[in-house]
Amino acid sequence: MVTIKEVAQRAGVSITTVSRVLNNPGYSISPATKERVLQAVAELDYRPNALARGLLKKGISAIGLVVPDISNPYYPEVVRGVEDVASRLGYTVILCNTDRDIDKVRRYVRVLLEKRVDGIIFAGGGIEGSDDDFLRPDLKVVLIGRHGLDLPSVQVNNVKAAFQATEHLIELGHRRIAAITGPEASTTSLDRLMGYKKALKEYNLPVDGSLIQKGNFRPEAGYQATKNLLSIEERPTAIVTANDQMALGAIRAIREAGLQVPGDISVAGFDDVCVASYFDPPLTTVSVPMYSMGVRSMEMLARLIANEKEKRRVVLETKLVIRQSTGPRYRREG
Amino acid sequence: MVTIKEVAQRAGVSITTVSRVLNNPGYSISPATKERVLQAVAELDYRPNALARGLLKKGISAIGLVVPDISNPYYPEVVRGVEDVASRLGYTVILCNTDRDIDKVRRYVRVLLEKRVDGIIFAGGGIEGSDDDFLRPDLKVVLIGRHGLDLPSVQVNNVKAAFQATEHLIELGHRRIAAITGPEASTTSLDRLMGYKKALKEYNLPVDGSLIQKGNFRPEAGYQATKNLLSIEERPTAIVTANDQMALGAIRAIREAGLQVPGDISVAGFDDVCVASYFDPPLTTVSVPMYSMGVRSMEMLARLIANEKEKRRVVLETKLVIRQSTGPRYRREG
DNA sequence: AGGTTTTTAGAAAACGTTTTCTAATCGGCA
DNA sequence: TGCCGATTAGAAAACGTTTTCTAAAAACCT
Repeated sequence: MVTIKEVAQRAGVSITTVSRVLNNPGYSISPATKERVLQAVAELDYRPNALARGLLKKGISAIGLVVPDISNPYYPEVVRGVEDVASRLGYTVILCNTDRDIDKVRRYVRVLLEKRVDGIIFAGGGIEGSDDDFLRPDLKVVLIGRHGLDLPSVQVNNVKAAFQATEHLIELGHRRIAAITGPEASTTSLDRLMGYKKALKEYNLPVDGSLIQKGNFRPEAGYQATKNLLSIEERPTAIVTANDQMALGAIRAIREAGLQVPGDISVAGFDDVCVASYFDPPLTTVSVPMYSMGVRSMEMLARLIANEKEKRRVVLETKLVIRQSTGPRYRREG
Repeated sequence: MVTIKEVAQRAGVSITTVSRVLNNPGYSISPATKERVLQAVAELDYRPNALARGLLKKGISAIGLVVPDISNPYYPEVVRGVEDVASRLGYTVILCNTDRDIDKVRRYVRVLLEKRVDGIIFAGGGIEGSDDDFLRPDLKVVLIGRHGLDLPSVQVNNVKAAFQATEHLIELGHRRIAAITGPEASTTSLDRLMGYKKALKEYNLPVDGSLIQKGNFRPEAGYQATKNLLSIEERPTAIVTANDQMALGAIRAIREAGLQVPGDISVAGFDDVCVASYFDPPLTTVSVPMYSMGVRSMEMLARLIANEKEKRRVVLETKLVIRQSTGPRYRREG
């Protein structure tokens, strides 16, 4: 790789001058030398070494983006939002998948810190236990979603959202409404479960433990959980799942049992992934602004890095999208 | 941030010694000083500056991963494969979304080069026009998919795969088989189209331009393209789409027209995204080993970086997965 | 006891920039 | 002509490491 020294030599100037031509628009340079330098830069195809610059300036204009698993359809949208803004602002995004494994989190944080990223965005929980690495004041952090820590964050009111989804089902006349959750470590899933319970209580419906099935955000889990639900004596007439993938699995299980959606059982999902409206039937779900969450979190982080004052928390709106996977109880008779 | 100098001071040794304790397991150090150094490191929570090290060693153990769009469901799996291997090998992954925009590609390559990544993995085309940045011998590059350039690559035989999918439909008795393509810039889509045509020719069926609809990998495109197809005089009895999302859209359009899948029209997808088997009907599609492609490409890149000799090209196997979205022509009568 | 090797430690150079400080040149003005 | 401020350019320090080279101390041998 060609260095600034070689450029200087070729142009017959000092490295100082080269540096100034390249990134000190304020400094006055004679047109002649400027021209010579630019020519040398072009001829040698010189690429300034960002490491050297970063060493001096502290920070290399990079941020870390930590997610549980990029192949979970929830995250790509978020990541894209972050990356779009980062790129626009001149930052580079280092992607890390943790699988919610605390050791992986620790390892990644260590690496990111060593690489002197300017900040870190954590999406999708699992960082509570990882020491106080996040509390060091020199490290800029933004959280996506709710975590145990008091740090700037971009959230969605999952409790309220799940409340609305459940309420929607109650208003359709359903009384036995089941829930299929995500992994226990997911605060998102926890909040959604809480909203579900809250709605039941609000409407004086019993919270029946056997109607709450543990899942893991994958379609298979929705499928299996629903099979369990169908086998209990008085089966539910509606199911809320903690994400859209599991809703798909649920629908599959219901149909395999010879029942219809929403005729026999209504199913509501969560997230509104891009194909949700193309499912059959089109999925009633809660739309979560994933892309915007990415965008906002990166914007916050940038302000944090610039030491501008920044509000601690942003809560974005969700929206219940009623499609055709939910319908009135006993629609067939109706 | 605390530096090695401060650690040395606190431990009462030279920085050389600190450096050696930390990363020169071969060098012999007296247990006493070693202990003192380690203690100082722990007390000060010292994090070596990877930029400084990278400046010296050239390269910061990072690679660039360039994809068209992470929110296209094809890529998260690939990215995950790359990241898993990268992480295991001590590399960090910088993610870039180009939207197949040549200017963005150029900008990203420039940034990656300046940041002195050890190598770059390009997924999903669109780099043909971007000068000869990829040909500089000091830059290690691995391509995922077919590109115009002769560089090490991980591929899948899309021509053959599409041939098989089309052949499958032909064997089911279909004669008017439509194709819905991806964006024109996608060589993947181009190859799939070629395989489709090849199969038709092989079986002496005419290649009818009106049966080839242009799409863009999104469900809406599949939907719209299929509406077009349904409106032509002698409509097709089967459709191959360039990816699974568009197949979903196609199925939607078919049903809206009051027709059945596969009863009236068979639909075959491409990729086998994780929810494909949960669609209704479960989607016949060509399974593409996306995760493995990520894994293999990163493994290749690592060997390239280590200057080990490496074969220029790896072709992974696809597999036609026959589910229930395809069936014999005129099954209803059959 | 004296020389030789081995062990342990430090000084200083190097990596490629940016930036501060200093210096030379030039133009303008009295 | 001589002086002053403005313009233009360079030398050198700094960023935080790793590594080479050198040297002191310790251990080993005869």
